[in-house]
Formats: sequence, structure tokens, C-alpha cells
Amino acid sequence: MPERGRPRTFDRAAALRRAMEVFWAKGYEGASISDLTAAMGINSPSLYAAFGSKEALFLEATELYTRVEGTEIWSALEKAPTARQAVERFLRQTARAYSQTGRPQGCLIALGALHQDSSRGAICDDLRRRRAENREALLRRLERGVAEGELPADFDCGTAATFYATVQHGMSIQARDGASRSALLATVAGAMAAWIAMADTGAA
Amino acid sequence: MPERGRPRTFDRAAALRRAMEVFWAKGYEGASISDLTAAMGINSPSLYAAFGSKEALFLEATELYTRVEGTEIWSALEKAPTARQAVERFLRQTARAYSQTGRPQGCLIALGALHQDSSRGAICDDLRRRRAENREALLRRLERGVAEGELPADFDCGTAATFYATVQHGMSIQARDGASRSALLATVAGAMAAWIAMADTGAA
DNA sequence: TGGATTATGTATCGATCAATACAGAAAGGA
DNA sequence: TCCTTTCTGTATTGATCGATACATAATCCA
Repeated sequence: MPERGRPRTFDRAAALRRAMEVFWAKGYEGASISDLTAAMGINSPSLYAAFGSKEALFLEATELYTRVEGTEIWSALEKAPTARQAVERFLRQTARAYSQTGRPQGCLIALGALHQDSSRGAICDDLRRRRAENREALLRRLERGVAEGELPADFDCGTAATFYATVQHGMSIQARDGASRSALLATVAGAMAAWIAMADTGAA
Repeated sequence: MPERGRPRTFDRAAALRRAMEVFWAKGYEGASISDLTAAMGINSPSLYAAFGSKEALFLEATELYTRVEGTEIWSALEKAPTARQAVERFLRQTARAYSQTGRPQGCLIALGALHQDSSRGAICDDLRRRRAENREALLRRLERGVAEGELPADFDCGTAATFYATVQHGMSIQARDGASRSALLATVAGAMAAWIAMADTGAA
């Protein structure tokens, strides 16, 4: 089925990537249609024809972010041989990703829309769901560590998953404040210091 | 010097408190003048006459927040007899404050304006400065712990201060996601598990 | 070559944004 | 009582918000 009508003159995927960067830097509310169209190199009717609405564009942008940026961070979780290494590599990848030069600092999922009442509810709900999924991924990896005997049976996977997910969220704000990579790695060191104590006693 | 002219018919301090709550719930960008005047029970000319501008109102609101809500959290730092208890109480107070019913969840200083480019720069700078001051307060308390012999001389106070400040920031996002008090306390437990390891080895 | 379909650029929509002009009201000082 | 000063409420400012109407251009199918 070849496309009918006048063909699009811009690269939809490239435009979406630009939009993602704008949302990433400015948040959902802070990114105006003018900001977006300027970065995407198109006029607003083209934006609406291709993406539907600002809200739909944001949802596509977060999906792209999760697929591209998220994978770099979260793939470490599955690949590492032990739960401990998985968590440490996940946090170190976070430190690296959040302090890349030439990109917005911190995480689009964590910082994109934190104020429910003002943004459209669907945006906040989508980000909240993605954050919850991240905690779930941590939880599953920790439970695997228990199942494989790496961690004691009474290890509190839920507490640890909540803790490490929260540390990662804090690192987004830390990165937004201009923290260097070494400062982010200091946070990682602190968070990993908790590992031994939690693993020894079954969550402190 | 008695006041001249028609006296103000509303309580400036009470109106500021209402404005603080609106900014706290919606952030700087998300709080419109209409939102603010509705909550404050005044019309916009009264707002501008009393506070100057939205930006100036926000700065006064953050000052009030720091003085009232902040003191509840940070006073624990000075009062506790040991650095360890100081940090733990500080985090537990944070968990309590961030999950109070009937108030916005999380911290105004942490969540009020995270996107530099869109908000006015002065707002972000003010919040960033306050966040930096919080880390400084933690750092001073930890250094006191070293000076008093509670902590080893090679304890990395800077790393620990960064770590605990970052955990607190993460707890703001966690609270915004609807985390219960016990979930926040789980994060505190995780963070305090790091204490022993850091104190033993000189920061992991 | 025409008709159908889709994209593009200009120009603009009503709503809302932060911020004020203005006239009348309420106080003190003369 | 009159003048000055300050606050209040109504109404409105220009700018910008997200989203479209409309005419034209470019492609496919017949």
C-alpha cells in the first residue's frame, strides 16, 4: 500500500527526537508549541497532522526516551551476573547518562511533569507508571538474587527496590543542579554502601 | 509611623501562606495568577500591590516554606546528640513531612521549579541555592561528628552529605507518586543502612 | 489529464497568561 | 471639611498559549 497524497517533507522520526529533547530540557508545561516547532523545523499544522496533539507528542517522546536512553541504563540490570553488580552498574550508568554533555541533565521520566494539577492528568499518569515499572524491574532483579542464593532469604527486596529507585530519582535533581559526574558517582558510592548492611541483616 | 491611606483589608501573612500552598502543589509555572488570587481571596491588583510580582511572591513563599516547613525537618540535625542520630532523625522527619495528609506531597524547594529555561532564571537559582545550603548543613553536621570523634578521621563527609541530600530529593518525587509514609520510611531504612559501611571504611 | 488525497505555509482562532489603568472607597493629616 | 495617600474591584492590556481554517502544492489512481 503506497502512500497517497502529498508526501511528508520532513523526517518524522528525526522531528520526534528533537521534540523529545525539548521536553527533556523544559518539561511538558515548559515546552511550548513554538519551542517544539522551532526545534523540529516544521510549522504547527505539520506537528498536529503528524502527532495529533501536544499531549500525544509527549507520550511518543517518552516512549522514545524509554526505548533509547532508558535501555542504556536498564540493560545493565539484566546483563550483570549478580544482583549487586546489576544494581551498581545500573546506578553507574545512571550517573553517566545524567551527566552527558550536550544533552539535558537528569531524566525525562523523573522530571518531565511532576505537578499533577496543572499538567494534563494523562501525562503525569504515564510518567508515574513508567517510574513504577522501573522500581518493578529493580524488584525483579533483587528477587532473582534471592532465588539464586546470592541474597539471604529474608532480604527485603521491596525496601531495597524502593530505596534504589528513590536514589535514582534524587540523582535527576542533583544532575539538574549541575552536579558533575564524580558528584553523581559519590551518590552511587553512598547507595552501594547500603548494600552490605541490607544484605547482611535482611534490610537493616 | 502609623500607616497612611486606606488600610489593607486582607491578612498579608495568611495570603502568603495560601500562595505558598499553591506554589507547593503546582510549582512555579503551574501556578497561575488566577490560581493564586483565588486561593488568597484577593484580586490581582491587591496581589501586585502587596507582593510586587509573581516572581517576588514565589521568593517570599519559598522563604516562608524554609522558615516553617524547613525548620521542622532541619532542626533535628542540630539537636540530635550524634551525627548518626541527626541524619536518621532528619530523614525520618522528611518522611513524615512529605506524607502529611492535607498538604502537598514532597518539597517545594525540591520540586518548585526544575526547568531552568522556561521559568525565570532567578527562581531556579534561588531554589538551587537553598538546596545547596541543605547539603552544606548536612556536611557541617557530619564534620562535627568527625571532630568529636564519633566518625573516623577519613570519613568522607562530602560524599555522605551529597548522598543523603540526594536521597531526600528522591523522596520528594517518591512522595509525589503517592508513596505512603511507610514506603518513605523504607527509603530511610535503606539510606541508614549505608551509614555503617561508610563509617567503617571511610566512605565505602 | 483530471479527481481524490494528503501535506504545507500563512494567518488566525478563542482562551489564558502575567500585569495594569482607572475610578471609587477608606483611612490620616491639615 | 478638604487633600493626600493607599487599597479595592472592574475591566482590560498586549503577549502567548494550544490548536485550526483555508488556500495551495504535491503525490497517487483512474
